[in-house]
Amino acid sequence: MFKVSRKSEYALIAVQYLAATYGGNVVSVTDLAGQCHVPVDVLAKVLQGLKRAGIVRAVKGAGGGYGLARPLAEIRFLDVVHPFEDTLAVVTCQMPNTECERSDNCSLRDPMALLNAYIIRQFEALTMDMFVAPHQWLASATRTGTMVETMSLGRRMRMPA
Amino acid sequence: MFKVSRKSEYALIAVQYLAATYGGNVVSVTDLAGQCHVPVDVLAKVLQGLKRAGIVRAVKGAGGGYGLARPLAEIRFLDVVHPFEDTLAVVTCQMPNTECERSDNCSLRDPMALLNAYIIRQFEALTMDMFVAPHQWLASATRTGTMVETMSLGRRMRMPA
DNA sequence: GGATATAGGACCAATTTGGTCCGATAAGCA
DNA sequence: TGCTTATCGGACCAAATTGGTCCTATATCC
Ligand code: SF4
Ligand code: SF4
Repeated sequence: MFKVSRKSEYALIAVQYLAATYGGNVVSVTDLAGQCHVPVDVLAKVLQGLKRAGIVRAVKGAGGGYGLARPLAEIRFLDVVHPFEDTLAVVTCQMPNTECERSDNCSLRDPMALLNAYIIRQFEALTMDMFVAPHQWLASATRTGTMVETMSLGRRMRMPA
Repeated sequence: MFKVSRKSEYALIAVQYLAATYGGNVVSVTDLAGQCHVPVDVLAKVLQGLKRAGIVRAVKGAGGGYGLARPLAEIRFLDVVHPFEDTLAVVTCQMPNTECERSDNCSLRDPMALLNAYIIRQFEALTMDMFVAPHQWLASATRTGTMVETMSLGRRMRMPA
């Protein structure tokens, strides 16, 4: 497949729609599901995942709901996707607690590890503000013709513990 | 999942083991399967796929088998994996003939396209010689500490039509 | 003509995924 | 206190995908 799971997509969408709620009021799952056309029950699970990952905060009880826990620029693409991907390993031997019987005599393995690290690095460099409000940097990226390279820059940022 | 399919892994392994056979004699599926510990029937299918992609050549009849169609340096990582991945799109809207009902009003979409192109670009830049005989460049990559960046360089090469 | 080996489709079993449901907990409010 | 709202989190089910098997052509060599 080499595609991110559907829950991950929903998570990205959720963050997009929650963009306005940082520091402000929270929005209930039912409302959010209505806005972004995602099945409520699934979105509920997704938001629970994001909550556990510390990306959104949850307020229980009447008038409660979910809101972003920190500004978009401090939420990495990787963080949003990670809770819903059991593995981000390109090949099996890169998965935790997994050995393939060829591991000893396999020249592919080390380069694979690099490639894997590379993709993860990329996912870390991208922050959600690039996805939610991409218009500024996207324009310049397209203009230069080196769209891809520009994307890879992913400006440095500090992450909370 | 965000992992390459098992058939793709087998394809990579097959290329690794066929590395010696460019221009030389071919090897039968049964023999190859014995060497690299892959179920014969599956490997057969995988090699058929690689054949169709023009990566290996096939010789039918007695004494026949498979061999590489061109040198390792002219086989891109993408080419090996492509026949077995129905999609290399990170999100659904990047798949061919697929529209998501949010496409019109989705700020994620364009950045996603960039990310997607970026990964594919990467898969194109990597050639199989980097995986089969990685010792030279891997050493220097590790030494500099910027393993990832080095990986991304992926030297330029000319591809047959 | 017989042996060998690829070509390719049909088919099945196991896993993974996407999605549903229901009870428990916690907070607000009258 | 009791009612309502809304998150929490597990159990569960159905569909899709994947990994793997098998069986019948077809081509080539001896
Ligand atoms: S060790 Fe080699 S054959 Fe085994 S999973 Fe890793 S890359 Fe593939
Ligand atoms: S259009 Fe937006 S919501 Fe739809 S698949 Fe693409 S990125 Fe996801």
